[in-house]
Amino acid sequence: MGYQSRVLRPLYCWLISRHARVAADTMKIATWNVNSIRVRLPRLTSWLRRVEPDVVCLQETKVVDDNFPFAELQDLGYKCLINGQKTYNGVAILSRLEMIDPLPNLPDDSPDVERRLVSATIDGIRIIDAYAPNGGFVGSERYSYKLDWFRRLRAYLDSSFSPEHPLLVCGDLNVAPEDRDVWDPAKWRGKILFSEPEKERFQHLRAWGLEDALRLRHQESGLYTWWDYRAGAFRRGQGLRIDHVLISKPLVDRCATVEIDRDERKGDKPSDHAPVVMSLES
DNA sequence: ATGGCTACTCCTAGTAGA
Repeated sequence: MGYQSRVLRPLYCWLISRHARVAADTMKIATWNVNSIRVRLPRLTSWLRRVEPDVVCLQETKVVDDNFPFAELQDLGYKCLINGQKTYNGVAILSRLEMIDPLPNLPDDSPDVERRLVSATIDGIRIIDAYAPNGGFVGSERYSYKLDWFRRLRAYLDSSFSPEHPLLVCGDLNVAPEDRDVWDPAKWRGKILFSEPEKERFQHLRAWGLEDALRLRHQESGLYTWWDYRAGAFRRGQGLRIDHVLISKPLVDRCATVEIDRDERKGDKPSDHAPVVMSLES
């Protein structure tokens, strides 16, 4: 009874979290496009030590499974579920908790597909780690592939899950959904990452029954997750919000905080993407 | 100044990312 009190509950949870690998009170789930896990490993490990997330969905690991840095991540207490590929793409879920029913790819992907998806159930939540195609330029073959990839992801949700169950789709979705997610909407309008058909596909995915977690907590413009390496884009505040955490209805009330860790875009050898971290209450 | 970088590869030039 005392543990439910406004004062005692946080204290209790703080004490528990200091002595257990798994926080008793909240679960931290993060997504981060690391743009090569081999180059980013020193930053990733120090970030894991600092933030202590329970689950991390990584994109663009760019490494075959045999060369994945299992040992370093296991030393920090993470099990690794990977769907790797040489040079391009590659996704991984790191988790302190058990991962049930692991699955690579979309059900209608061919065996030699680009490795853009991996999913597992963690603590009763179906977690889908996704790296959407970039799309090249509007009208290109890669653009068509991107639009169709979104259609297939929505079809997968339709055929395999119910929005009444706890489900989360997160990752680099390579779409900035609204004007407030883009540093210069006029300049970006109609361009890749911000074209109307891409935004429609993103909204169609959400219409299955997913909330944009960051927008549950923050309404302002200027919240970006990616900045071009060129032109001092980060320094100039020229970014886009293209990395997302989308959650089904049962998770909405549990969503306590959602933050972009933009400090990770600073300093030596950053990824061009910043992590997004969500805290879920139990 | 309308482009500026980074990471990859059967690696020093070409491709892709976003």
